[in-house]
Amino acid sequence: MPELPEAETIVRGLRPHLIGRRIADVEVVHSDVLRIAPEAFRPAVTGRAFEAVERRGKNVLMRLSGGRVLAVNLGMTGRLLPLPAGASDAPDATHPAVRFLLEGGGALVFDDTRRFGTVECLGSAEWSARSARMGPEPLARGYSARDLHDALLRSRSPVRSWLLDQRRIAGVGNIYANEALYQAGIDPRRPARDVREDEARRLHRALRRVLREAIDSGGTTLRDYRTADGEQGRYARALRVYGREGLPCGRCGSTVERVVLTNRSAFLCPGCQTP
DNA sequence: AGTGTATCCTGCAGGC
DNA sequence: TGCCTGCAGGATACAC
Repeated sequence: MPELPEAETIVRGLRPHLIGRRIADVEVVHSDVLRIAPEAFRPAVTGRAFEAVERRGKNVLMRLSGGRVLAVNLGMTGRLLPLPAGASDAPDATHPAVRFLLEGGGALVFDDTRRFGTVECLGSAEWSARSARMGPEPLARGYSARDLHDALLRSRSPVRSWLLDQRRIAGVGNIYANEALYQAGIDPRRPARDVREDEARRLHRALRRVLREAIDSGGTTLRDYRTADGEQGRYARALRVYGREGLPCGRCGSTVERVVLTNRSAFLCPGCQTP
């Protein structure tokens, strides 16, 4: 579910609710989202305050006092919902997995229908090591078309699959990979190393534009995703190929196709995306 | 270095 | 209405 724009939207929405607040206790409803036993997790976070809320790729990072990092991967259906003081549960919490109760009232609820998401408390060195294994941030100032092209040349995998690999580029998921390739006019099945320099420039521009516009729209809600304030993302209506199999391409009128690459759907316009 | 497959888990849409 | 299949914004581990 949540890709970079959704994680970014959640981070921005969470910040005002969390900065400076202290975790009083933790309620673990489904321990399978933690990677360690609840008995080990609880003391690692209780008593600590939220000092910063950040994003890396699709991950939401909450830096806690004492140097530890609360790292949340939202998986397909994960949500982070702030719960005001006095409320019994967040209105959108249909499948609460972990509740962080805050001193002075209120809570942060990790809600996850499918529980593919994870909630981990890591030391800063442990987090840094993990972050180092992830690819560059596509929206970083210094991330250039040249960087993208050089990295693409090192792989023969289909460019759509390449974009989903978090070790190669961070934060891109199936929706935005397909949308960016459509906007760049590149067939998702093309081997990454066959993408020419001019195409890499178009892909770089399309990727950054799609991600920025999706952030500006508060992300894409297909089903489960909600912002920290419980709102739906508005980017779904801007999608040009994702989920539009059988519908006409808005640019050339060809019928949008769905193909399967490494077990995941890819969507393309056969008229606009050259093989 | 690739791909295909399976796994974690729940819900929903569509066909019959 | 029920039952079945296939599909879903992710990530990982395995055999080939």
